[in-house]
Amino acid sequence: MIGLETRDAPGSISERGFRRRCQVLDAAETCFRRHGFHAASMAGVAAEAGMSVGHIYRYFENKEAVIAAIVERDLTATAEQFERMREAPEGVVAAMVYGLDECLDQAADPATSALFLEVMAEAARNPKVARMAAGQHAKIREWLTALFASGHGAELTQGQIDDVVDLLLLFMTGLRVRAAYDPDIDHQRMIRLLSRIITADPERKS
Amino acid sequence: MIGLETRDAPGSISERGFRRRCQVLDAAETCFRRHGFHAASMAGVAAEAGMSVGHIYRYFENKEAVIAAIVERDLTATAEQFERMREAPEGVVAAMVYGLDECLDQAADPATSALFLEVMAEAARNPKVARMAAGQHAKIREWLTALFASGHGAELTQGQIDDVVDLLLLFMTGLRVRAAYDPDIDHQRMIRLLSRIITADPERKS
DNA sequence: AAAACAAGAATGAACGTTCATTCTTAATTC
DNA sequence: GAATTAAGAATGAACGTTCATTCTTGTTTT
Repeated sequence: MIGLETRDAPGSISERGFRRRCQVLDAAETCFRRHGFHAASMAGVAAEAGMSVGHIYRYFENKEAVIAAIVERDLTATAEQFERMREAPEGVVAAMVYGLDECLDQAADPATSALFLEVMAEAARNPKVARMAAGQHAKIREWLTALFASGHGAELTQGQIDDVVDLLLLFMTGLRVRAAYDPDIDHQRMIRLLSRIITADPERKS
Repeated sequence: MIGLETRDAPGSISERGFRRRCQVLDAAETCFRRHGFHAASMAGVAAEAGMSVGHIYRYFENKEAVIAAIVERDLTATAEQFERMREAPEGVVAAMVYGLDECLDQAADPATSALFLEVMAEAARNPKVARMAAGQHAKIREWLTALFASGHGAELTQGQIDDVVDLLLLFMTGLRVRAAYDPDIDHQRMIRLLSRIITADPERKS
């Protein structure tokens, strides 16, 4: 067998170490999704990662550190998912629906949902995780607000924008929870509800 | 994973035994909220219940049975919470807001939220729990639909009613998740968003 | 006295974590 | 270029702890 791995120069940031770390995290994510943070065992994670138990401790101080890394990865991934709406086509409603369509795919995915719920359950009892979740929430909210403000211009008051953004966030979150027990969410229907939230203006004069 | 078979205690159903059972469940609920289903220990539950470890096994076959009982209790409690809207005052919107105001109190409560998320996380990986959650969901949805149909009469099509009900359910669920990391939810604001969902009719002719 | 109830020590399995050891491979020596 | 050295990568058995569960013993009730 030819060794494809190249040794790292001493002192440099280890490329191999980084990949090994990811390997552990990917395995942990799978195990955590399957059994939850606390029912999953380090032995199981090691088996999934295809390495020995003890070797995990070369890259993570303990199990809690692995969980923390997974939480961070999941939360930042969700925030980035929302920010990808930047590359949306013209028109606010279209942009929203287009971008949120992607988010919907992710939100309605049972596997994604399982990890999300695990993270939120952890947030409910771990103040540090709660603070991270709140940070992610604020980030997404800020970005959505800016998108709406730039799109609708002066048509909507700040209060109205805040309302729509809040409704959107609650909608997406609710969807993630529903995916946990209902894998057959009607995608087209959700898009319709989504656009309804965005377009419905309770104070318009028609 | 949790076995949901309900096992009746052998012999007669004693009043004292029933109270003891509740005592265990109340203690378990507290512990599960604090640590989650799998990180909570039977010793901790026993201490919280003010009884010995081994004695719990007189009323529950094992830890799984305790979890199953808590899951069932939580899910049915939520469904009953919604059904309490039956005693709402006249007028659909008022009835909705009035009834949902109560639900909101519950949904925005961090303690309630913690257990809810635990149950949902379990549903994401345990088909039996998922089926129970889906059943609760269907029950609430059915009831909300009937309430809307009787209130709005022929003003709304069935499709429009379905949309509003779905939005409502997703809203309430999203709120429960948010309570996990944000204990200071603006109640009045949520009421406003709620009534906006209910009243906004995208196809009305005014 | 019998039966049900209660408590907590005992038990074995499983867990997270550590560590002495072996592999692997780049670098060095001859 | 073969042999040797050096060092990090990787292993998995072993450790102490904690867990769910059972067993033994004592107490209360009928």
